[in-house]
Amino acid sequence: MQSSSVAPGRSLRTIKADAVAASIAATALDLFDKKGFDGVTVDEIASASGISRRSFFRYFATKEDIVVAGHAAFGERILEIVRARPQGEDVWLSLRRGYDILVDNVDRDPEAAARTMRVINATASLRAHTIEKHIVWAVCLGPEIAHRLGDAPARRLEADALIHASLACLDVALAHFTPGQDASLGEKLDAAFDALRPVRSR
Amino acid sequence: MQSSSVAPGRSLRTIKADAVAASIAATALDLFDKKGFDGVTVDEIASASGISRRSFFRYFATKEDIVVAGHAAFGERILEIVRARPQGEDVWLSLRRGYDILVDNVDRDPEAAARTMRVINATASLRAHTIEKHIVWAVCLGPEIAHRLGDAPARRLEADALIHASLACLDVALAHFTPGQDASLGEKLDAAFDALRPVRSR
DNA sequence: CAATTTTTGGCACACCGTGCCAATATATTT
DNA sequence: AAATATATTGGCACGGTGTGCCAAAAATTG
Repeated sequence: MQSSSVAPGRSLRTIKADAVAASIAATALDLFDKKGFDGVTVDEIASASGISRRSFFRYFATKEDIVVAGHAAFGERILEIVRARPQGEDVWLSLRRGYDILVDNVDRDPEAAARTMRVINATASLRAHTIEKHIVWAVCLGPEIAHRLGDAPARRLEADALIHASLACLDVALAHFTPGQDASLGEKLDAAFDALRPVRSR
Repeated sequence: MQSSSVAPGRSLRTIKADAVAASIAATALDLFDKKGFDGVTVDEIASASGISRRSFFRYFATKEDIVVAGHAAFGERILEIVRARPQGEDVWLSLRRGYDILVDNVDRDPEAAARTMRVINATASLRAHTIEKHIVWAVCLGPEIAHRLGDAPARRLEADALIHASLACLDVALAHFTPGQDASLGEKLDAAFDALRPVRSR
């Protein structure tokens, strides 16, 4: 297998599978927004997407994953951005810049993002799972931030505190965000970050 | 009904029910610690506790609630403590003092607390539910902290950022805590709070 | 076209959580 | 103490999620 000479990152099949998953997610999100997350069964989503129930669970491990799965990939991208920041920079600012990629993503399609946030905020289990994904990001960021703080073992707790607090700021900014509003998500995020300001920079 | 003249807060039956719930929780926690949260079914817990499956769900709405339900009550108590702090005090410090009640609770029985933390940290859904409960605390604390910040509507986001960041510090301190260790939970929590220090005090 | 591999769909199953109702235990009244 | 009311329990059936297993269909390859 894998006889094709060119394998540019994603294989051909993976691309197709991702497209199908995206399509399922789109129709599911519409249903969630209309009838509430708990008011929609997997059978409903499957038949509305033209696939069987069994096949649905091959694209998404969980019903929650429809909403949350996309988040997982961002962890790596945030880490990349933070890695690219100058070494001496204030860690708090580096983290803030890392989240720019999320801000851009929301700004690219504010209505869709708002709909997703609406669904998430209306369902307790989804809020929890969102934060759970953020914890995965925190684990990703851990070593890099600890390194920037000097790598002393005593600094591990400090690094974790900064990371998790920055994620708390992100969650708060997202919760306070609605698309056609006065302030953009970026500004809200800035305001949250300004409220907390760590003392040390390196 | 309720003919008894003295009704000291909790009715007599409620006390009994709470005791039964505590007993169920104790046996369940033992099982969780041994076989993992997902490796124990509700039927197992019920029969080990000498009750029927149906009755179990009258004491706990969810299997997760065995581990998490106790947390809910702390929200009110934390709020009480924060309310009792002097009005001009640095909000960051007020929040820190609010969590003293949790520190005390852990210090009272570090082994039990450690076991609970072990079970929680080993199970994704439990981590998520723990955070869910913390969000409830945040909602409790919201008005009081906003009030201390001056009640201007613009300060709502700032208040939420402080609250959620402080909860992030709590989570980090708990995650870094193991009973027979060098530093107590209180010291870990202090370290986390010191890493983040908000600029304004009122 | 034929052969292989992947994808799909259809069961059956274990588990969680809930509504309903009859049986049992507990408390209250006479 | 007997009778009545009330609360608790247990059993049953049901809808929902998620998974293992295997055969049918579809796509890929020679």
